[in-house]
Amino acid sequence: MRLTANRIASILRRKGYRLTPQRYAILKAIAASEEHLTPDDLLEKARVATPQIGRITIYRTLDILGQLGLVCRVHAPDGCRGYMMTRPTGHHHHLVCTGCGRTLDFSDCPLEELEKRLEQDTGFITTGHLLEVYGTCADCRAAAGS
Amino acid sequence: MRLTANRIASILRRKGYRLTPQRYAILKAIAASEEHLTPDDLLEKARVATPQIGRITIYRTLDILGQLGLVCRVHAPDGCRGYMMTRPTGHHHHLVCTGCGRTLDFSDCPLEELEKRLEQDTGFITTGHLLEVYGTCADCRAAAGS
DNA sequence: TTGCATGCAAAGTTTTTGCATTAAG
DNA sequence: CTTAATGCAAAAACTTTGCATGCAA
Repeated sequence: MRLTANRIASILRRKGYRLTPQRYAILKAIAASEEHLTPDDLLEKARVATPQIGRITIYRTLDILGQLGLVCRVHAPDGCRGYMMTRPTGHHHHLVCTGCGRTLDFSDCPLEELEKRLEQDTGFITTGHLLEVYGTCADCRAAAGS
Repeated sequence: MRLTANRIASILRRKGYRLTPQRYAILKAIAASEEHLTPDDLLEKARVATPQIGRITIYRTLDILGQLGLVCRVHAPDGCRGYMMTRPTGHHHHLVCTGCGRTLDFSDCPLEELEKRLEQDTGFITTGHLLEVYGTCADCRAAAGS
């Protein structure tokens, strides 16, 4: 399960951040979405609940949430501007539908061996990785194959 | 081995593109670099050989090279604007030094099992993936651990 | 000679900065 | 009350478009 808006709200307060209506609107928008959202998408969605919210607040809030590890960027083939709520577990990767942007996440990945081999071959010390798997979700296939 | 500037030049001609001094300067800059380069980095480097080159030419050339699969974008933790020459083999991934940006590539990755499992679990049909491994190269470690 | 490629300038996007005002706690 | 957070406006950063000129083939 991904984090809920309320759960994140309490995390923010615990960290000393204020819970403004703007922030809450952003949290709800990103928590409710199955698709990764750009700052612009978020602005539009957050404005439904809080019409006067400014674009800058979106950026500032994403920045805070990103630093706390509560949201993360989705790297899709058509751009890297989307954000999703993360899972509480930390390490995870995305499965992104290239049709609709729906994004699922998963945490198991078989890359330890590979990283070890790369270290031996290159003299690098590996510190992490980014893995995004692309595909088409069942809904998009149904819509396309009509 | 990555592609050389001359090798790419002949590919371009074969495809019907003209080999202008500007394009050649860009090819040489990107082929000579161990690090991934942003359009701005490329502009600066290409201008050494061809001072009057315009920023737009960088974008247009990267676009062509990208469509032909000759360069590709590097997704680093601090941004996704860098480009590297690709290998002739096609499918590949990057090992990126987070210190200096040096980028190596490799083509083996053990993700078939994972993709199969994801398909079963989610109803997606997977079509590809992005994998970037991050780490620190020996030079950067030596410089930092002084 | 032909028409693809370039470069300028200008516009379109996306993101950041400065600062006075507002409101959460 | 305090001071973090907001929003406007303006700037900065990044990318694309339109068009006349230039040059590779």
